[in-house]
Amino acid sequence: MIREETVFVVDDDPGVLKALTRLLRSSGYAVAPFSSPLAFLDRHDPAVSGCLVLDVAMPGLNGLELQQRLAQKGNCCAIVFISGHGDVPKSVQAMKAGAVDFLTKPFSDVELLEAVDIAIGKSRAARQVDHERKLMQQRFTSLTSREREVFEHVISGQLNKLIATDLGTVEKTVKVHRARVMHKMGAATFADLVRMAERMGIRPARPSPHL
Amino acid sequence: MIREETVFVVDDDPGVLKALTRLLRSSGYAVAPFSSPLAFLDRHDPAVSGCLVLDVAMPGLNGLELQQRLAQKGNCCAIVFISGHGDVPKSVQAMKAGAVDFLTKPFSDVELLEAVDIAIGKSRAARQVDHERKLMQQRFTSLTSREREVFEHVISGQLNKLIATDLGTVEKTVKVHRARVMHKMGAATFADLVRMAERMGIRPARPSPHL
DNA sequence: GTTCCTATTGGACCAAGGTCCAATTAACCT
DNA sequence: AGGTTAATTGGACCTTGGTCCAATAGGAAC
Repeated sequence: MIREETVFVVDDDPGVLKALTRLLRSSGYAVAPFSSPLAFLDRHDPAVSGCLVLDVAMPGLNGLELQQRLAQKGNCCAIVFISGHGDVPKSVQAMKAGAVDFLTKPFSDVELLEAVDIAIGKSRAARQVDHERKLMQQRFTSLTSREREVFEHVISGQLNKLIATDLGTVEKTVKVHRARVMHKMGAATFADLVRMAERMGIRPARPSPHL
Repeated sequence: MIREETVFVVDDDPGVLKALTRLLRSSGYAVAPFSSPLAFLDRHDPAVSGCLVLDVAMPGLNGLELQQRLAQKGNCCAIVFISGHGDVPKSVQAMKAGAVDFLTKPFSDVELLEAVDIAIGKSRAARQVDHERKLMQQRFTSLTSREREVFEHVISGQLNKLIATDLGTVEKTVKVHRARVMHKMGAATFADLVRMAERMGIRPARPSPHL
């Protein structure tokens, strides 16, 4: 069975790193091993999709710190932690920060593979959502400020005439802007435009009372 | 400072239970103490909003099992776990199941209060969303099957004429159903209807290619 | 200065949505 | 059998949205 996503493995213990790499490769994953957190940070390409198997205790930068660094960089790579000495506060911190799992040695091959499988799935889903959101926001920034104003009024369901008075102009002008918004956003229908706004987190100019 | 939400505390150690109750009360929370998980399950009213402070190790039903029970009952009460002997697998399981925090003794008053504060916040937000979703779904069930069909086509942005041919009827009929859907759902505008569908997780009959 | 972009508006016109009144048919419950 | 609800359709009518063509005005860039 062949999969496309890459599993990044970071562990300072060469033996463990090798063993993990072999296990994951034999399960059909593409694996990129790193012997130190800094090496990973240096050479990691955020564009490549995948998940991260990460040792907690490492010299230099520990696993939790690396997790924070990645979060700051907006890299929402799903992480599976592995650790030698279980430490509850560390595990809780990791999970609160969004880790997929936190395994303590000794763990079975199956445990790791299941965790990696879930991580890959989450990573893929997150990447998909992220990609769509970025695409929409890119289109949104191509709107002029006036078009953005019209946009926010339009998705609140107001009639063109009302939008016009709100913006101090006439219905005809609103129609033109509205058409341009639809075109620039790539929305085939009004319903699509509303859904795009929802996913971008754009609030209607006049929120409805019941929502 | 007075707050409205109740903090449910479950701990089999009378001393700890008393101390926690006093601490939380002095911080302005209404507190409902329980000396056993079963007592909590018996007398807990899901309608009362609040969060749960829960000891992990207890006779009869342990904290994690209680968490599972509550999840099955759809009670999404936010949970803060406290435990004597840190156990990484347990803490990870608890966090994966949605716990807000997992504190190990000894913890400071501040730590607990901060965790409870976050839990209360999450509980309130979840309750709000839940309430709106239930209200909408209740309205949705009041629709006839035909109206539901029309609903799913309408929110995909299709023209009434196309919906009619899809459903094997005429435009006029669709208009009538459409108007009834708007009325029954309490949607003031079409945009509201689309947002309602999004939040209820109702997929359009014809998904748009870019969304 | 000329050009490009943005915002604005007018007019004409068609298609589509929404509403009011009215009516028929079938299924289901009492 | 009689009443209720759901589903269906017709017609008339008005409002709105969308589009095409055309034009003006201000600001920024070259």
